[in-house]
Amino acid sequence: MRHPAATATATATAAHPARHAAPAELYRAADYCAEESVGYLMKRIVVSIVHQADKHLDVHGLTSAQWGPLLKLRNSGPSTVVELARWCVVDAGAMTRLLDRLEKKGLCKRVRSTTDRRVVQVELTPDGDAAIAEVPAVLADVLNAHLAGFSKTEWLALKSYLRRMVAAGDALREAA
Amino acid sequence: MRHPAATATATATAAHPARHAAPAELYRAADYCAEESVGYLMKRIVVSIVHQADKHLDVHGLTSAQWGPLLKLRNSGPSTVVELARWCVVDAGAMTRLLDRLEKKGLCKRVRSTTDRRVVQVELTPDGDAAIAEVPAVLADVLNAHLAGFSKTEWLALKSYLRRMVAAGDALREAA
DNA sequence: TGACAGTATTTGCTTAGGCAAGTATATTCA
DNA sequence: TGAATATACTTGCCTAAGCAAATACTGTCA
Repeated sequence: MRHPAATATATATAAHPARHAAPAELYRAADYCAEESVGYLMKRIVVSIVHQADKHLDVHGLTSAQWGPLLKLRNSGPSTVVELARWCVVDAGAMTRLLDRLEKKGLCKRVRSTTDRRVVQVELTPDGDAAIAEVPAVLADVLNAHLAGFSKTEWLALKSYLRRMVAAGDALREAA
Repeated sequence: MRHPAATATATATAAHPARHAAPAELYRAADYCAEESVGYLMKRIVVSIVHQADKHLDVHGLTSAQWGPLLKLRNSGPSTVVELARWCVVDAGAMTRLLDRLEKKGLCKRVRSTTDRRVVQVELTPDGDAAIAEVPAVLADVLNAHLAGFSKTEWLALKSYLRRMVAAGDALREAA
């Protein structure tokens, strides 16, 4: 992992021509300072967004972890456990237990697939649909509040940077 | 929380003239889509960074949560529990238990302050100092990998956007 | 068919986080 | 002084995440 520029570049030109760019050389161990780290800054922002969203949603009895899968179910229809886990960026085991809690609350239900008896289709109940209804509005407001002063151009630039970083992260995982 | 632009602007000009900008109007409830959310994108990136860093650090027996306070102690010297908690963006109770685990491993130690007997100064042990030594290099490499293809200008622009969002989040908490 | 590899889900064990209540100490101010 | 208030830290109770092992089922291929 130390100074992998040369090997990464070699790998890029050989195996995956256009997919992998060489790592940047923007951070160095010697003068590393967390406050300059984009990771540290993003963590602060994510925590702040989640905290604000939670504050406005706990009246509905939903925790920050719980509106994730419900939102996915609302937007994309029934999903499997693995799909939900991947989308929420959590472990499948964690998703199983999260769904246990949601099911106990009556917000979703599991239906064993008949075509492939390994998979479980998770779907929203009417109560779940009601619980998730307010969430997009709250999330939009919280995001807008965190983007106070951003022009549309700046917002688009930011999203483009973030998407490049997501892609770089995915590439790292695939390479492993 | 819905459409607070008018009140926020009024507050800004009255109480805190330059501190608070009006919320942006970039997201709307009706067409809300998580994949377009800067929060969702950032969460993916943070998870990816932490996951990669963990992978390279578990040989030292450190978990993602544990190198946070150690890094702070290394860079800024002895801190109190509250300072560490704030810096790591976690609850003080969580930090207490995290320090329990680190102390049990012999990586840090607590010293009751003599001038104010409520506070505990946490300091790094020699073992803790050794354990944290490799971390900045790993973090620098992981960040650089996620910023593959970024120019220095783009990196500076990204950091500037992120700092504005951190400030907006702080302003929200203060306003409450 | 029948062994075998692959996938979906669950469960056990551990670390970890939030919130609220509790304890000890410090500060303020009547 | 001494009561009220504030602060630092800890603890209890719950939700939650990661990892590895176990279970159940599917598809492949000899």
